[in-house]
Formats: sequence, structure tokens, C-alpha cells
Amino acid sequence: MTSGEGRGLHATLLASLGPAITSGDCPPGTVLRTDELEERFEVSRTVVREVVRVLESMRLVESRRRVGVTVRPTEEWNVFDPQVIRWRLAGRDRPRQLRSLTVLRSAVEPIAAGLAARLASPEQCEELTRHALGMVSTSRGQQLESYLVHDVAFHHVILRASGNEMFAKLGDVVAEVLTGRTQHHVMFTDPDPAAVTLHVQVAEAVRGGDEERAERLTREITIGAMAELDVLAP
Amino acid sequence: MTSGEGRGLHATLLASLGPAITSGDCPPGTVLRTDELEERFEVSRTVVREVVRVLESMRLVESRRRVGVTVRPTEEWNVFDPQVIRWRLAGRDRPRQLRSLTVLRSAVEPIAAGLAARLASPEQCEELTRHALGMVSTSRGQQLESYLVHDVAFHHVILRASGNEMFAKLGDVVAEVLTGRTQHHVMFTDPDPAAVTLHVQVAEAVRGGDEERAERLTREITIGAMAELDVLAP
DNA sequence: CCACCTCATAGATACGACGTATTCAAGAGG
DNA sequence: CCTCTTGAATACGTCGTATCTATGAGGTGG
Repeated sequence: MTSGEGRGLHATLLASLGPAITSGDCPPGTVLRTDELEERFEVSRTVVREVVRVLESMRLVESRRRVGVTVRPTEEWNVFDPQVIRWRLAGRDRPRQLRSLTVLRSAVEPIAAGLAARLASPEQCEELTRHALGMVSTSRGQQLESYLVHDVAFHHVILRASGNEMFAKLGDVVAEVLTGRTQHHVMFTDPDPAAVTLHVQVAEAVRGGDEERAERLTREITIGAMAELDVLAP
Repeated sequence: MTSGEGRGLHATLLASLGPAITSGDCPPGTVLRTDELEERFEVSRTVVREVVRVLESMRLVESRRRVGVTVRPTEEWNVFDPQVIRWRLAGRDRPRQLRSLTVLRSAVEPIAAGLAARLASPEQCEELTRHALGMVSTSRGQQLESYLVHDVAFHHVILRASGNEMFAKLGDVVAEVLTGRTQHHVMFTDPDPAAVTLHVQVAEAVRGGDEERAERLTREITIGAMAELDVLAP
């Protein structure tokens, strides 16, 4: 076992096998045998079996008697599993994953903003305007890290305020998309002023309970995000 | 072990513990001990541990030394895991889950339809019109089961034709929503004629490559679905 | 050529042992 | 009386081995 992120053999092996599969190093159809994994990673049967069970629950692999552990075709993977998403974002088909997520965002966030306009609590409205203003004040002069913090927080609040648990869960994923985008940015360019303005206006619309406007403005933001992706990604 | 769905002790125990947690029988904060589960379900330590590991990967529970296996708060669950969705749909907060999913549909499907209008293959267009016509021909005279088959297939094709792997993955979930809706329907009423017409028109729009129209019409369908939910659910 | 049977294989399950982190509480010191 | 340290109990983590069982392959006989 060369490395690993979480403590414990289980987490370590999972952090090795998961990415190996999602990155395509073990393409669909590949057969892994339990005892081979045992010796390759120098862990006990117990650890291997538990990891395989987890990978099986993510539908990345299928374990069959007399055959071994087979990697399933990509289209059967649980692509909504945050763990799988993280592995894919860190691996080879990061562009593809980024595109999928951005399209998902473009579908979900406008609706979420509309719902937020109806349901957001006063505290959430306050948070929203605070982060929007934070984005304004950090939008100039190479402060992209601080800007990103506000940007992520802004979208997190919107998704939580929508009152939909599934939307809320997408907050973490969106955070990774935004973070990844900034990491790939040339760090010398400031964020698009138009986008900053849009965020402020969305905060206003939500605060004012204007569903239709919140939705429309957020849709403009996501359209911008997709356009940006077309420029940056292959 | 009273019952179970899949063959094998692992699947059986998972099918007992999962629903027990998602239904609220074991509310967040509940602590389960490994050996207690062993004797309660009459399985070995191995099986319990592997099941706990899977539940942990779904973020339903957290296993800590000297403490036991604690049920995590609801907002930390992997609510996009199809298995979790199925358990919740079968359990107590089915209405809440159904509402979340319907809102998600209303966000995703219109965008998916728009993309499908641009990307659908001739075969997919053919499938689409076939199922739309199938819906028409089964929309009268207590043929809800046949109607449902076409309805599910229709939305499946739309989501797949969008070219987005994440959208495509939602097809199975949407199928369960539609199925569940029909199961709760009074079986004597035929489907809404307006909805049937909309499906036919969506198929036309996709076939004709009219993105804007496909999106708008699909949005009308999902609006109808939400309205229907308001009538049926608490 | 096909249907059926046998056997080897590799995962599925079980059990017992030891390691280790974590918590809680008792006791020493201030 | 309060705080900090230290120790022991505890429940999960890891390991090795043994047995069971499903299943795919290959042989056998009709």
C-alpha cells in the first residue's frame, strides 16, 4: 500500500481501488480476484472484502462466485455518489464529469433559486446578501481565493434555502465544481463583473420574494458557467 | 432474520437495517452495537461488519470505536443513492421523498428534453414517438398498466437522449416515481388527456430539433405532475 | 450434437484471537 | 472545590483459518 487519505486500512484501500476504477485504469470487464488484491495491497481478506462490498454498493463492481470481482460498465455506476464524483473529478475524465455537473447545475440551480425566493428565512436572506457583497468586494485585485469562498457559500445557501433535501445535497458537489474551476483559471484574471452583478441581483430577488426573477437571473449565471466551460475545457 | 429480498445473508441484513434506518425506526443518534446486531439477526460478525461498511458508505451511519454504530442525521444521508431512495419510497416518509423527486424532475426533465432535441439519434426519436403513440392508444379504458409502461419508457428515452450520464441515471428513479404515482391513483380514472397530448408534442419537438419548444412543453408536463402531487399527497 | 452430470474454483460465511483508538472516571495536584 | 493527568474498560479494526456453497467448465453418454 503506497498511500491513502483516510486513516485505517479500509479507507486506504478504498482510496486506491476507487480511483483506479473510475479513472479507467481498470476498464469495465476487468476481473479482480480477492486473494490477488490481498497480496498486491498487503492487507487481509477482511479489508478487501469490505472494500469490495462498498464498491459493489456504488455499482462500480460486481462480485460473482467462481468468477471474481468484475468492473461494471460505466453507465451502471452510481454517478451521483459524492465519493464517485470526487474520484472522477480527480482523475482522467475530469472534463467529462465537470461538464455533466455543470449541466446538472444549469438545470437545478434556477429552480432552487425560485424556491428559495419563496421559502428563504430572513437569516438565509441575510447570509445571501452578505456573500453577494463579499463577492463584490473581492472581485478585483487578485483575491480569487476569498472570492471563491463567498461564491461557494452563496450557492450553498441558495440550494439549502430551496427547502429540497436533494437540492441541498448538491451544494457540496457544486462547491467542488466551483473550486475546480478556479484552480484551472489563470489566476491573474478577475471574475467576470457581469456574473458578480448577477449574484447581487439574485440576492435581491430572493430577499424580495420575486420567484420568477430569481430563477431567470440564476439561469443567466449558469448559462455563463457553461459558456466559461466551453472556453476552458476540451 | 425474519425476511429479506436478495439472496445471501448480506443482502438480507442490508434489506432489514437500511429500511429500519430510513423509515425512522432507528432515528438519528441511535447507537447500535455490532455484537447486538449479531445476535439480533443471527448472523456472524463478518456479515454485520460488511453491512455496516455499506451503510457507512451511504452515510446513513457512522462507526466509531468505543461508541458503536451511530445513525447519522438525515441531512447527511446520501439521498441520491438509488438504494436509499427505494427504501424511503417504501417507508414512512414516502410523501416527502416523492415530493423531493418530483421537484427534481421538474428541474431536470425540461433541460434534458431541450438537450434531447439537439442530440437525439433517429432511433431515439422513433422510440419516443412510438411510446407517445402508445400512451395515446392506452389512455382510455382502464389500461393504466400498459399506459404506465409507455410513460416510463418515454421519460427514460428523453433522459438518455440528453447525452448527460447523470440525467440518464435519473431514469430509474423517475420510473419509480411514475410507478408509485399510478399505484396510488384510483385505478378507475384514465390519465389526463392534456398530459397525453403534451407527450406527443414533446416527441414532435424533439424529432424536429426544436429545443425551446421541447423544453417548454416538458416543463408543462412536470408542472402538471407537481399539481397532481399536491392533490394526492398530504 | 445436445443434454446431463461431475468436479474444481473462488467467493460467502463463520469463528476466534489480538490490536488499538477512544471514552470515561478515578485520583493526584493545585 | 476544580482541573489535569492517567489508567483501565470497551467496542470497533484487523487478521488467519476453516468450512460451505454456488457456479462455470469440461467430460460423458445418449
